[in-house]
Amino acid sequence: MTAPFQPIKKRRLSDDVMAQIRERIVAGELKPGDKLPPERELAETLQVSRGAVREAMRNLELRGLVALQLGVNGGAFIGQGDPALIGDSFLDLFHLGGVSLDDLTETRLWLEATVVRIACERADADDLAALEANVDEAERLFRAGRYEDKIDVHIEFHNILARATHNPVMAMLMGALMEVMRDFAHSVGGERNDLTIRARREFLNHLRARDAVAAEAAMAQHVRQLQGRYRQAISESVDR
Amino acid sequence: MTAPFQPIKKRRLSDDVMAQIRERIVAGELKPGDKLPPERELAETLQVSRGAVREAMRNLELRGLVALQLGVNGGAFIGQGDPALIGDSFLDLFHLGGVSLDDLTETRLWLEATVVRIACERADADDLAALEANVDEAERLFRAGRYEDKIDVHIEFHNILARATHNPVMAMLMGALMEVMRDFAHSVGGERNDLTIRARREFLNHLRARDAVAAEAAMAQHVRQLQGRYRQAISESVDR
DNA sequence: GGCGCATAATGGTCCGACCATTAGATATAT
DNA sequence: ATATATCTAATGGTCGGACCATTATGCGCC
Repeated sequence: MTAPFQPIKKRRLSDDVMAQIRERIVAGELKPGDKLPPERELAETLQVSRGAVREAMRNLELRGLVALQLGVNGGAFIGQGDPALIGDSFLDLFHLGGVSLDDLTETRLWLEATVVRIACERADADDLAALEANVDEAERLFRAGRYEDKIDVHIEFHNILARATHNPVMAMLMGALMEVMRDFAHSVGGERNDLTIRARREFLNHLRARDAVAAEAAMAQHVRQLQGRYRQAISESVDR
Repeated sequence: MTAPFQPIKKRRLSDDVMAQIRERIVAGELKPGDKLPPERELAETLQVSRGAVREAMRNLELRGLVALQLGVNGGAFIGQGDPALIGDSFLDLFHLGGVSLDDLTETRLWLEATVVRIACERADADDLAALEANVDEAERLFRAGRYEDKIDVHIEFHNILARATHNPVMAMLMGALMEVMRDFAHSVGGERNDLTIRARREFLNHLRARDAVAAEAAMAQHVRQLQGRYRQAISESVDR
């Protein structure tokens, strides 16, 4: 029940400073846009060196909690957070071998099914227009032979679709997964055909008709097809 | 087509150092467990001050890419990444007001539906045993009046269930969302009843019967019930 | 052999100085 | 009077060197 001997915690000073500022934010004392005292002043207040304060600031900046600005009237301002960090974390895990592409793709398919279903209910005219514009852009890049750029546009399609759920959290999750897919797709190279574009046109027809079942099936089939291509690329790179 | 005037990029040295090490990791030159040169040596090699190298190391450590160890034979070792960072990012966004509890709960319900469906297919005896043990533990804490500790056990139930999909990525996503729920639940305070426990017993019956539809419905109903309680807590805290 | 101490390598912290950037004040020119 | 250029000061960014804290290893003594 009791934990008799707690291992002595030897926090680093900078972690301590970071925690203090974090507490202020959580407690609501500091709100986005507020300005923190200058490093030199904070160092004196907290009785630590400026280096320790600076280290804390940089760490907070990395997490998107504060934004550091240079020059007079510069300083550390409470930020808005950065949704992209979630994708970065996944990318790191992927690169370090912590997650496999198969697991990633499976989860993505599950999420995508939900996204398609909800988007069928909630997508408005703006969403549909954005999706069509995206496919048009992809076709333009395809005709121009810019296959690498086409990848990013295709990735963005999924993000637009996720935003069509009008739920920012779902959009973030999908965005995070797609960051890994983007990285991988670029490492494999852009497809030199218009299969995706044709699949997208068909998918959009189903979406416009609010036919969730058909849209979901079309999307799943195409993603699985791509996965096959990726698996092949992986096995080839292993052979090397 | 062309971008005539690129805004001059003024990277910080530490960011540059961090990027270099990151590249090595992505390129596969550095693998988990490898040891990086000491700070002093790296500083000389890269022709920057030790402070800059240190800053980069701390940032990499924060992202779970390296682990810093003290003492002789210590140093910076390539790490495994840290799945908990995803949850931290969400928590930060939540605290900064970037995401609302409603959006979070909605996405969680969507994910949970998928999790339940897949868990019904894939959960093995170990998973079921872990889930039952979790509910037993919750009941024990409830009888002991330890309502705050009960929260964490209830949260863990969802994580165990997500792991029963046997897809680590889905488990990470659910874990990230549940971190925010945990934080919020603690700020509201532990429920002083056994509604959740009874709902869990019923849910487990459906799960054991592999009845995805019934299990999903039971889970959704209970989560929605909790959401009502949370909404009430929010409005009360606004009144204050 | 076993215990304890010294040693050295490494990250962690501190200090003080200076550089780079920037908004605003001031001076100068038109 | 307006516009332009310059100076000034505040702030983050970098540096070098010193010292502290931690820890595996080896050495010496028992």
